Amino acid sequence: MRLTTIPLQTLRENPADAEIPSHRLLVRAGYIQKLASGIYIYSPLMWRVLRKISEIVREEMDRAGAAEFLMPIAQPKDIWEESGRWNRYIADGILFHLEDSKGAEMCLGPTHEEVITTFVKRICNSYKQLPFNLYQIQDKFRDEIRPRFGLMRGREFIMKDAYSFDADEAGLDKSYDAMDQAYHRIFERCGLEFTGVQADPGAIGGSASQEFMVLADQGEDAILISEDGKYAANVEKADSIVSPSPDQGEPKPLRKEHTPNIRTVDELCEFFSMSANQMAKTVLYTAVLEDKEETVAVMMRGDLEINEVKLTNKLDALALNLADEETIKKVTGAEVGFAGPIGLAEDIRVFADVTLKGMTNLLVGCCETDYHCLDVNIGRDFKEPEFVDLREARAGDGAPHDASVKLIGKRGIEVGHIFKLGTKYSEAMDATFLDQNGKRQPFVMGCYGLGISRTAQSAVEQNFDDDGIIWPRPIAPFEVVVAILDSKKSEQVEAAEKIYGDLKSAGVDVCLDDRQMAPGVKFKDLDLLGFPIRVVVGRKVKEGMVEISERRQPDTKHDVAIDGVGEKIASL
RNA sequence: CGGGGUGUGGCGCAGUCUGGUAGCGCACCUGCUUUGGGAGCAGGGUGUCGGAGGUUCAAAUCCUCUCACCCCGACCA
Repeated sequence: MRLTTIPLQTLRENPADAEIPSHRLLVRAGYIQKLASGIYIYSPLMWRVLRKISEIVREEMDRAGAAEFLMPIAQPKDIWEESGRWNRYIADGILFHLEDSKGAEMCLGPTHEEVITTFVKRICNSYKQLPFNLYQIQDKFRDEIRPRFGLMRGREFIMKDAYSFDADEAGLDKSYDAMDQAYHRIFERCGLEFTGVQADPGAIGGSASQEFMVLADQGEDAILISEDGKYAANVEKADSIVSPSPDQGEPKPLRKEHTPNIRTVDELCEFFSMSANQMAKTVLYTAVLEDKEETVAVMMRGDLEINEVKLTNKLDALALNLADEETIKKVTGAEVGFAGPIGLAEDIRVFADVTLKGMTNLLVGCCETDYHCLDVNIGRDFKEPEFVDLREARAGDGAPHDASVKLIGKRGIEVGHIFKLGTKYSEAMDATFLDQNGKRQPFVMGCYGLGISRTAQSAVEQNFDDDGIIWPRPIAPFEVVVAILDSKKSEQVEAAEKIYGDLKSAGVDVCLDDRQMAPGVKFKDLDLLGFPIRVVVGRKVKEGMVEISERRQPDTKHDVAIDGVGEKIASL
């Protein structure tokens, strides 16, 4: 491709609305342009990047035995009611939905479990047809509550989604492992630094899931990795080992103390000269359930935090919010800051984190303004709550497999997520096959998502410098650019054309920068665009020489004879 | 949805408080010069000042409503 054949406009200044480097650079270099919040136009060069990533994905999916196909973007409401997800997606506010001219409700597909299950149940009736794995690469639509950072969190984005169908759990395990391996190969081939982490399945559902994270300081996800590398998990999902609180001995008699205007754990620590791990704070949440709203109380050791994802899962809630002031006053009969398990309204379910189990002589709130209770004992002073793991793991905690190994906090960008769905959708949608014994069985499903457009931007987030983008070679729009420095000099044009032609016929992924601009401008522009290898055809062409350099090492330049360009590039 | 902020040529911004000819830089077009790290000179085009209503002799500027976008939280590939 000749760069003069495409409209190309780079910006000298940073766009005002871009916060992170990858977003700024992609906009500045003209790769993407915003059409609406979270909705972007991909320029010809960007589309080449996306196609290259897609091609790597296709090769690895095909290698893993999956088959490509295509499902519709527009989906009818009824299949979403069958799976039971319409209400949840509406409640989460992420579904783009619309009515057709007859008043029938539809949505733009945020994901395709419903469609694939519908497809498969009509055409697959026998175990003999199993297993298989189908995938597509297509635009997805999610009306994100807050689109952000360019392609990182778009409302329309390109995704590869795959769905495996097996006869049993053992088959699913195999399908899942194959995808796990394929994903590792894909991100390796894209030239990304990434890690697989345990994850919470969230709204998609299912038993197990793993996320693939591109490590980046600006990543939206917090992840925890053990020092020995044996454990890695999203904070939402992570388990850890924390040191137990000091033993407070045999239960002592309950005391109530006046604590005027002392509300927070920190204030209580100071007031009583106690450490936070001898207290239990009580936090009230309002959960939106399928059929109602419910206020629940959660007790957590004072020095630890509640993991709201774990709580949401425990309650099977559609949404979860901290209770508002009015609700708190109603169920505790006290001002905010004095909630506790004692004196709480009868109908409130109380959950306690497992770290509280067996602790004695606790400090808790007692639902009375300006008072707290000491030497409180679970089961004696209030009804034994349900013990659940609701704690958020932190950097510095012990790893689940070995308390002496610490967890380290990092940030990442979720570029892939694979799930063991099991029979959640096949049962809900009555998708079954006949097994060897002629018995109906629900399909055992897996689903495997990979953000193509997000992966592209993640690559930039990991590969840039002060001058611009440094594309990893496998996904660069072109691996090599041949730049004519002064397009008015015929000897430069002729030499560049020859080199370009030769490289192209040798199968090199090359473009010709035949744009007419001052040399300094051209250098800056090419740095910004980020082609991995640059061949400059300049004044040395009179001696039969051109200059080759790698974008990653701007100071290392090689003078090469015109005939030796192909060879030199192959050696880089 | 809650909190904070911004809308003025393609991009980045000033002007708004205190109403009175719509400006600057970059980009773009023409010509000449220049040509190895964001060139120089000369000339040129570009705006319903986000939208609607109102106040006023007069509105980018004041008032009301509205829309869009960005940032902080819940959501996700």
